[in-house]
Amino acid sequence: MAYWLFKSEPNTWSWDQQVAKGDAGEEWDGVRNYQARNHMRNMAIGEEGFFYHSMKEKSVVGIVEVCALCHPDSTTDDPRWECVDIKAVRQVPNPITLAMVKSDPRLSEMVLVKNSRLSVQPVTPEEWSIICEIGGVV
DNA sequence: GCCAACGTTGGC
DNA sequence: GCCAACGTTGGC
Repeated sequence: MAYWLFKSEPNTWSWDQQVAKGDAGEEWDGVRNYQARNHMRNMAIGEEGFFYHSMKEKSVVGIVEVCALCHPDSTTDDPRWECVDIKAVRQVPNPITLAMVKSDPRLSEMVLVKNSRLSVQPVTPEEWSIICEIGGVV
């Protein structure tokens, strides 16, 4: 079971909007980056990911679950771009800020730190449990 | 608002 | 196939 991180600019697509979609979920469309797309191709139904707000907030605010496998991105005719669907699972009680991630030496190897521009990232099981712990996720 | 880092594009 | 130019992202 792999873990992931989905990054979004809240002005474009926010956690609240994701929650409003409920269990039906929503396409994680608009990704135009091969690395990010390849990560989505590797996702399985039921795998979990963090939902990260970039720009002003810079925090992990929620947890999502993959609810549809990789399929063509409906927002483009370009066959290169595909995406999964994700649904909100739960809010993180105490959002984990980027500053908190950077200040924890155990998280210094996170893709979020190393390659902040990648919009869909893998998260290791160790990183997952550390962030859940800091965030108050039981 | 600025700028560094990165990915993509296109000319050669 | 290389590399310079450009556009975009996102932290500060």
